[in-house]
Amino acid sequence: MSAAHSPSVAIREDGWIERAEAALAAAGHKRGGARRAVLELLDAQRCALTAVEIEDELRLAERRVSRASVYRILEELERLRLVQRVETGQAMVRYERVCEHDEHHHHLVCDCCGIVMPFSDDALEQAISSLSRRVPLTVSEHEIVLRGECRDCAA
Amino acid sequence: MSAAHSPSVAIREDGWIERAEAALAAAGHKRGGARRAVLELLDAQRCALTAVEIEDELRLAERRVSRASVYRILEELERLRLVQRVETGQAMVRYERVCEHDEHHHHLVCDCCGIVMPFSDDALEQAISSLSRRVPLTVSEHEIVLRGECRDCAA
DNA sequence: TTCCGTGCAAATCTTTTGCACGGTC
DNA sequence: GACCGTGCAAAAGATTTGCACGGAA
Repeated sequence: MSAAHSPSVAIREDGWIERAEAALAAAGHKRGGARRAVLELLDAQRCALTAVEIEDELRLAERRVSRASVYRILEELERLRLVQRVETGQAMVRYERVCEHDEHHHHLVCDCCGIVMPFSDDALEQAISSLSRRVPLTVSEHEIVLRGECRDCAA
Repeated sequence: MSAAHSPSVAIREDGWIERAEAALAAAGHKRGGARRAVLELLDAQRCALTAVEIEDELRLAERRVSRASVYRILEELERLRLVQRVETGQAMVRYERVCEHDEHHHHLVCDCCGIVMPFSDDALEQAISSLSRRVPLTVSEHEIVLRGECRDCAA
């Protein structure tokens, strides 16, 4: 699965887009320009975006995609577990790509300015994983949000 | 603050309603029947409810409260930290009362039937608390949701 | 040629707001 | 009597759906 690509790819060897395209094809989807644009945008993010932010970013990049398509695309990507929803407690849901080997992360949200930052912590993951074995639920995902005031807002 | 009440109260000596009424009065609020009904309902729950569920429960209990009031009341209670929002990743936000001495809890959500169950875990809280000291945010709250398939749905 | 992906517009659903009345203080 | 809490109706905002067209297979 992790075959070498063209020699100059560098930076992220993750191949999330390739994995996504393959999964979509396997699920019987044809290609489409709007979805490709959304995939590329999500792939370039370091943290979660809302549907509206995705629409705006794409418009700025001169590759307009209708809001309805953004939602439909995100819905399908979520179903295939290629993106995950992030509930930050702000009106809108956020979405971000799911990485396989990258450490997965959670979110810090500033109640004041709304900024969302990723973080990860091994001890926390271990606690969650141990816990997951003891609850009356077959756990498939978990989500953690820490809320507070960021440094800029505190200043 | 924890004066003895009438001798037959028993069961939960928590006094959340009393604390809430006091906090509301201190914040300059007058009393109101709708709010009292919402307080009593929330006090009787063991887990989080949505605004619509609250409205429905109260209608069933023959104490109708308009949806707008439910939202306004919840908003104020949240501001006073008497209730907290719970984002379960289902369309609607849930609310539950905040207890002072009771251990605080988090939530298990079944993706299949939507049931929401509370749980708590010391190791998890310790991991969160240690982590909270290391992130670039003055953490005031945290929320954890485990998602998966409950036993009934798996059966 | 068949069917899916996409855009547009309308519908739906949750939550918020404006306004008037009645109760609390 | 002054002002706040509440209900009702309308508004606002996010997300979903219906339909028709154009592009992918």
